[in-house]
Amino acid sequence: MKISRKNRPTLHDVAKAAGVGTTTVSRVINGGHYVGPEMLARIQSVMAELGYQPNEAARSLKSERSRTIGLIIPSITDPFFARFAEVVEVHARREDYVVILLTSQDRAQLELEDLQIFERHRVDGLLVVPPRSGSSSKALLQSLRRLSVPVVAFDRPTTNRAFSSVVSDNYAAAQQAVRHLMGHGRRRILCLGGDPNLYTICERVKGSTDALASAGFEVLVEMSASDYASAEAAIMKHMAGKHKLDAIFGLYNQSTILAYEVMQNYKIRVPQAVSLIGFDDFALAATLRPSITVVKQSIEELARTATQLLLNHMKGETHAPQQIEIASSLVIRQSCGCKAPRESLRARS
Amino acid sequence: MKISRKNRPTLHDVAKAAGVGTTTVSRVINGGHYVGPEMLARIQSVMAELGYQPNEAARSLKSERSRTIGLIIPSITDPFFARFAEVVEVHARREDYVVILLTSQDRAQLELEDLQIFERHRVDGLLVVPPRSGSSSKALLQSLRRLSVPVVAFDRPTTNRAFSSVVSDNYAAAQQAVRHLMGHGRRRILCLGGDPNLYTICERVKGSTDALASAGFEVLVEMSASDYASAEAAIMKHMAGKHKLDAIFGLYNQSTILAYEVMQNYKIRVPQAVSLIGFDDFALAATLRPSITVVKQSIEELARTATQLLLNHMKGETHAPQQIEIASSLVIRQSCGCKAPRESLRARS
DNA sequence: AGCCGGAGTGGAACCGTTGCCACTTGTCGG
DNA sequence: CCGACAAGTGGCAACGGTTCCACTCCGGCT
Repeated sequence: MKISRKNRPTLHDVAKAAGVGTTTVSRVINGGHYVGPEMLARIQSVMAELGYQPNEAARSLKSERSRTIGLIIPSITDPFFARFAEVVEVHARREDYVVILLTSQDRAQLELEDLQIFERHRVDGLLVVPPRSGSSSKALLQSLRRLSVPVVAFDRPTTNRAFSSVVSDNYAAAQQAVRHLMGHGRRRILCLGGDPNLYTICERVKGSTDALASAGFEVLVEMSASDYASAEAAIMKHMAGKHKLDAIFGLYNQSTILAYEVMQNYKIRVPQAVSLIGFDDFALAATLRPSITVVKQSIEELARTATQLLLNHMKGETHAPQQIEIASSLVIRQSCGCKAPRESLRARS
Repeated sequence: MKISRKNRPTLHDVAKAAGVGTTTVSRVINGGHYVGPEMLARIQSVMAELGYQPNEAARSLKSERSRTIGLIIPSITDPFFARFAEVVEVHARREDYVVILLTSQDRAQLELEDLQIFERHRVDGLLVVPPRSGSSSKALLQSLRRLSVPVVAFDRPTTNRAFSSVVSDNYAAAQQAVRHLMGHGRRRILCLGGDPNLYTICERVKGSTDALASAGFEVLVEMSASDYASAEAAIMKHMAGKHKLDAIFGLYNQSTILAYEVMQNYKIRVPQAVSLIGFDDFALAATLRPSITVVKQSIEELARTATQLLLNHMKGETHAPQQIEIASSLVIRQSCGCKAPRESLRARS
């Protein structure tokens, strides 16, 4: 009858076995303060012997802290967000927090469901990539407040800036990229973008526009180039006539790759005929020929900052919401027209 | 003084507000069985009104089920595992389970820590990618058993096959790939691999070897080609002398890309001089020129099967451990020597 | 010597939910 | 007409920790 009953030892078992009170054992679990050294050693050895592991559910219930951080990202297969999640996990774990990860697929509805799940699990803090601003963000903000738990937005600020956020310097980085293209003598620069409702995309468009405008040129913008056909159409539209485009700025990963494919298929020489810079580095950017010059966001720093800020809020150290921008950098490769730096020959994927 | 006290309503509050007993409210939360229709409606409306969300910690504590699945993968930035995690999450959520994801970086030590965390959180089931067999797997297996919770291994079986596993048909797929190369008249095929302690790699080597052997040829194998320099050395070693290699089979993602880079830098024509097939599809395999023929694992099916199997075990429907293999398929592109099928021109990244 | 405060310890009341048990009511077959 | 049984409902004791409180030492001050 004693078949596989998983009777895990409880704190009471440990206390009994060590001949002490439960309070003392509890103290040992939580750092051993106010416990004599010999007692501490005894209890620890008993815990090890029994293979005791505290029940987090019970701890959460009583202490009102779940030692859990909620993380909502649009997708885990996007390398950018994947790396973000990874770094967050490492830093959170260092402070004894576990990350519960949910994906929203950038749909406000799913994100609301995610928040309910987090509310049920009583997460102690929340790291969230807000969905596209086009969708009903009213409900989202309300739900975030309802949770009454520290929140840090990542990659995009919440619409009302009521919460802290950690984002890239999209505007400045786009400016820098466009100026670099202008430095190569390019004038007719096409900004090829995706969803115009995305904060990041908008900032990048603004930066590009302003950079061109301050030099006295006009900007070309084409949004919604998120599949091959529309990218092809968008680019070809500006390849006709006498004022052909002479550079493309891919406003995000996907559009950069699509632009590259289009050029390849139309045998348009890069960078001779058309220069190319992309926003966001990607796995094979250095392997393609020509290798692709990109704006590289410092994901590690973004993630580290966001996690740290959240932890600070959770400790109650910081109260006022902060908007933090992290600098990106231009990684020069071949597609912009620069000579290929040596490193790109052996860049790792 | 009433500043920001987060007094979330409890089940008792709901019961009081609805003028019913706690038991009835509890029943409503858990599906509403044995509750009259008008009472059900009343309680539901009260719950909505108060914005009640049950406290999972309390539920877990009492019911001994955390509605939580533990997931351990080597890395979340590896597209293969990322996609796996995504599909698992979707299926788990459908059954009201939340996934707690931890990464092991393929280090046995970290994986043991991960298991402790899961033990504390009393996960109801475990999906795990076992670390390389070189490391101390004894301790791992023991820890897995200690958890006394259903376990399904993914991508690689546990060494003793005591737990269920869901893996790709590495052996057969490698055979198929090598036969395809032989079909193009290739005889001197180099299998370029990574860690020889990895189950998947070993199976692929075996499949390749057997395919060649049964046709009367010899296999060339080079392991540990996980950075550019060693891949270069390994390949060049077989490009000297009169018996030059005429095909490369990249045993995993990284080695395929490295092989590609080496050939590119040495101006070796693919597929004319050397054919190339890679194990595992990757983002830009269709975009590179030549596009790369690969063995594509069916991640979705792998993940779906693994999750389903785990859920079955958790429901107690299946007890005996099962070893399941999922078929992979060969995606023909240019690098093997076949004519480029039309699709590759507009393949999405 | 008497007092005070802090370190070290244990007792016991919760935290919010579930599940066992008890109870009422209505229906139905014998 | 009565017992059995099912549906619908509520009371209450857990689950395994944490934390408040009380209590005992003991060393250092006044």
